[in-house]
Amino acid sequence: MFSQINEHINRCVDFTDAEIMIFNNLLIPKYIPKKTLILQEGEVCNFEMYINKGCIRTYYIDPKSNEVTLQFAIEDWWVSDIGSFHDRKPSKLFIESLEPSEVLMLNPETKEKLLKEAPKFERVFRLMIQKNLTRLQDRFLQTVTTTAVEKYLDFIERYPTIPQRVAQHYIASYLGFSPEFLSKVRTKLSRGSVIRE
Amino acid sequence: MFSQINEHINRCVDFTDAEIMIFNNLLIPKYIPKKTLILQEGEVCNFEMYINKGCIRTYYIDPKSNEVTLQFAIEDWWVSDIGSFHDRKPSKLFIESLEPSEVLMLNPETKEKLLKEAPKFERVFRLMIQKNLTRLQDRFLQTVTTTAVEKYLDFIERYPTIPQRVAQHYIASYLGFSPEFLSKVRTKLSRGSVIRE
DNA sequence: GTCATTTATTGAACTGGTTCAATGTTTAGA
DNA sequence: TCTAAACATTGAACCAGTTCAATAAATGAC
Repeated sequence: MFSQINEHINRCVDFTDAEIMIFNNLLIPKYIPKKTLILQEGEVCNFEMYINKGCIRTYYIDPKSNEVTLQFAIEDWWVSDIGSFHDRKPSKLFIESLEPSEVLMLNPETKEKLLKEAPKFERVFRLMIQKNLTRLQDRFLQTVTTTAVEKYLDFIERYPTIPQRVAQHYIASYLGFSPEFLSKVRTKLSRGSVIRE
Repeated sequence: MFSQINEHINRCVDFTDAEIMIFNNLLIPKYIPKKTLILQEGEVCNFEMYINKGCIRTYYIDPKSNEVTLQFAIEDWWVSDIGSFHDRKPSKLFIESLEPSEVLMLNPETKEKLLKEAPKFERVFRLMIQKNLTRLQDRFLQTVTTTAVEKYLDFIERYPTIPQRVAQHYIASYLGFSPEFLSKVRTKLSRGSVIRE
């Protein structure tokens, strides 16, 4: 149950067996059925969730009811609304499972305890957020500089397993355009790559 | 010279005088003239820069020569390419001063030394990046869900001093549309708010 | 296995923002 | 104080992506 996450955190910082033990004892395992709403807009997010198995989606709904997918999280990823979690303020985001999922959770109390008893974890979380930040930066720049075709091609290259696991309109909402247009992009691409004789 | 930055870091974590001393001794003050290129695409970023005075812009130029402004940093902000700085890999970004600026810098060595001698700073940097991440998240969501008018109005409300300090086309490149269109947005807004008689 | 629901495709009309080019305005420097 | 360069405005033609509506295909619940 903990082997995957232990390997995950050991990739960037070296921990002693004692530290790992403290960590594992604080993690709360949970099973989440398919299509379950885990966090609603307006609620304070009280978890950081590591995914052992499954697929979880974070999204935002704007005042005009446009839905934007912020993240697809699969095996070996973390999900949370880090801002809401840390500042104890209401989230703007929704989080839901797209597949039945097995997760390991920290809540504000256990995370604080962890950082107190094993301060080296401070570094793990900094590195994690740092990676998130640079990825989001790239995504932001891509969003304003590229076309729908380029975005879609980059997505399937970067996350080749996701299109097989989630409905297409979720991908459109991740890439920032309408499901109809994604469909058109896809037919255009497949037409273009057909070999004529 | 250090009063501003000391107050800045003390806002989120409590430090002893000894820790502050270590910190201040590691900071490298620097004066940067107006319109100076501080980092070029392809270079490894070797600084984290706190601005005591001035204005510095981070931007990206995509393969089609579109320029996107990622950040305007003014007094009491940090500038860096955190991904490049941390992983010692070439940056995709440019950083330049828009005004003559006075900054305090850390480089990879002094930052490492700081974290070793005063590990509580790990927390400061995590909080800083966390704040950055949530802000970028908001900005990303805004980018895909709002119109140019809404983006512009939000910008002048959020950063009321910036429009007085930087050229308008930089603001357009921050908001993700063309300078011509920003001009049209502005005239439309001013027309709309004129009181007729 | 069937029916209801969700998801994907396609087309036509439309719109927010771009591009290009021309003109006007501000700024800085000798 | 004059001039050159950078910046801002405006208009016309254009285009990438949206919206709406209709149809087709896939999925899942019983």
